[in-house]
Amino acid sequence: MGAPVNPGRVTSVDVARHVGVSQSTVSRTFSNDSTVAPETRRKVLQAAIELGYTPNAIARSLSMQQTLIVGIMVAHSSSPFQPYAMEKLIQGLQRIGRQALVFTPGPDQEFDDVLPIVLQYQVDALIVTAATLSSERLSDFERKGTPVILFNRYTPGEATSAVCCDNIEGGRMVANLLLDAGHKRLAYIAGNQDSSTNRDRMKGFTDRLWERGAIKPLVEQAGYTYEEGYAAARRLLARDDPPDAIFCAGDIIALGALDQARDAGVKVPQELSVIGFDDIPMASWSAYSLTTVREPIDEMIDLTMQLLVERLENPDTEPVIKLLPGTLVRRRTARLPGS
Amino acid sequence: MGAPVNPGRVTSVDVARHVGVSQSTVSRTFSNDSTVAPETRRKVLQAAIELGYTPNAIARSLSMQQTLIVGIMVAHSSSPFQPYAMEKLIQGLQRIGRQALVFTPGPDQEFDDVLPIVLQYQVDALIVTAATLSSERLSDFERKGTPVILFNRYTPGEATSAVCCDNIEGGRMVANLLLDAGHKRLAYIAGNQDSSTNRDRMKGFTDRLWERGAIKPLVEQAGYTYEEGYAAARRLLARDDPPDAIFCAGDIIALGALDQARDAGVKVPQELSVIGFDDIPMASWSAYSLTTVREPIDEMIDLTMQLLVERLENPDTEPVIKLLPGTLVRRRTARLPGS
DNA sequence: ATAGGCTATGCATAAGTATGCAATAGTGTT
DNA sequence: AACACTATTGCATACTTATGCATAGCCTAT
Repeated sequence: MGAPVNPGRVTSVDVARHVGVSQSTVSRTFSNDSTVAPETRRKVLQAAIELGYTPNAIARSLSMQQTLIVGIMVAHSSSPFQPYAMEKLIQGLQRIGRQALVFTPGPDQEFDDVLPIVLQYQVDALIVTAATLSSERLSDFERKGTPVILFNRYTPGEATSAVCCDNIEGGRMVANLLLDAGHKRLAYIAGNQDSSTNRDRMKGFTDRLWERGAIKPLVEQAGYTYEEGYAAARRLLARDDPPDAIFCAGDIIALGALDQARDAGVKVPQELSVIGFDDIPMASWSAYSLTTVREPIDEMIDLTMQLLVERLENPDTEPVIKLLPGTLVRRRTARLPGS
Repeated sequence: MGAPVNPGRVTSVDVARHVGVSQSTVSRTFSNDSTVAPETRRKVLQAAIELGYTPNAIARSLSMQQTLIVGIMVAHSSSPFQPYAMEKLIQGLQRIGRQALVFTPGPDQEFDDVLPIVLQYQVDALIVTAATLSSERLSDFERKGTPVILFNRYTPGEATSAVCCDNIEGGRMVANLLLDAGHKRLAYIAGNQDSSTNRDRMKGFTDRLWERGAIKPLVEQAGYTYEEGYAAARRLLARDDPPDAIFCAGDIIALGALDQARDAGVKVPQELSVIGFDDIPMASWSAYSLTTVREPIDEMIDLTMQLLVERLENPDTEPVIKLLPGTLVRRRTARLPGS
């Protein structure tokens, strides 16, 4: 190639020449697991420090046919849950010796537009936390043998693994709590309609209400933002028959609803119970003290890493969908049973 | 190499063979800017689709000596500002055709432990938003010709570029606002002590107070978390001579301070003004309506990308430190001048 | 008709590392 | 002393794409 050789670039060949061994030996020294004489290893490492040599992960990736890079697709989201989960995911990947190449479609970008680039970078696997995605594109990955894991969402019947909180059961828990506390006029503020998360929380909630003979809850549409929660709660509270309890599809919506209640002079929890879902850090702040369902985020991360490693080590592993139970966290925005 | 050839892997050679041209022609077709006959290009693209070919970015990186990957080091931080900035940075990178390899040191990990891995991946540049870092390690990057840009922090006198809000001027603006409103007993709640951000905000604040002849403010130490802000405000309000205005090193601290004031029955802004810094999304929520200094985040991102591109295109560009002015956002937690 | 010039393509090689196989040296056995 | 082994090391090549240089057409002008 005619490109000028970067004189500052130190390669394994330079180290080899400096020590008087072959490039193979340098490579084996840095691969650790090979058979290199202790004395040779010492000399190689010594020379590497002197020359300022660092192994080239790109070249290794090309040669080994694996990059140790995992792609993460995060949706744009105003909920703090996404970045929170992302940080944990990245740290989880580092723990299993992988790096995170992160993609977030911009406001004017489609999820599908970004996927080809992810493919080009030969990621060993892909973790998707984006709410909406057309699964057609994802089959490109499976065809290539690249495992895809959905995080905090799932699509039943697809050939992709998923790790998710048991949102249906979570919704049922909330229904039980509210009915036990004697609430009669219930409402649900929905998040993005096309997310499985929102669907399941609502389904568990309404199913359980039905089973226990309660009337159908009011439903208001929102998205996972504070502002939409605020606005949706306003619509609910302005009704002639306002609800006495609101279950929100996410904490961030619930915080908006709480502020709406406060601004409207509605006392929480005496006149209105508000329950969220996720248990984001803000939920525990004293200004809110939100009763909510906690997602078992650490367990979800650990399980995701486990599935990842399994599928990387044994590509024939079948995709699985794992649901982990959430925990009801009783704080001060919901009436207690018997009060 | 003895490793079994992955039969599912489609390379430019396969496409070339299928069309009956050379591998070079396929490469040139996907490089776009070269001279390939329209008819040939069409056939190549057609074959690529049929065979499911995607250019291999890893191989391209090796050959071209540039990866189009930019590393981002984010510190663990409980402030929502960090993930917010990170999302914008990633999108900014995508806009200029780069990918983001993100590193966040875990709780038990040092910043310096992660840097060698970043180096191995041959990132074209590195953006650092971590609060604390030993700049010795960063010289490895400069030696290798890899530009480093500090985001939202800077170290004067180092050979690294930086893009930062003008925190000193911001602190001065807050001092002026509080003095103009007639406040007498001022306090500052500090963030992490070793961050330039915290230092400068405090310096601007106290300098301006001094210039205008006000007495020295009380200073409480905290970190960039809600809980520490809450606790620090408690210590301040429990004094015999509690302050009538608190300037907090960051919004998240200010929100904690506000909740402390509310819990302690101190009326805001009648008895106490609270001012933050950053203008995170939560600052505008009706529960808080925090008066604060807005960081010009979009401009900061754009400028960062511009510096990046400049230094990548012309490696001899000198490192620069850019300070962008913040804007005072008056909401409802600070007394207005003349009231 | 032939030289000159332009376009489109192919050839050969470089980027840096990993690894199967062969080769070498050194140790112990009989 | 010859043979069998083991522990190290080197050689050669593969991974996939980019690109300088050479070449084959083909058109224009003289």
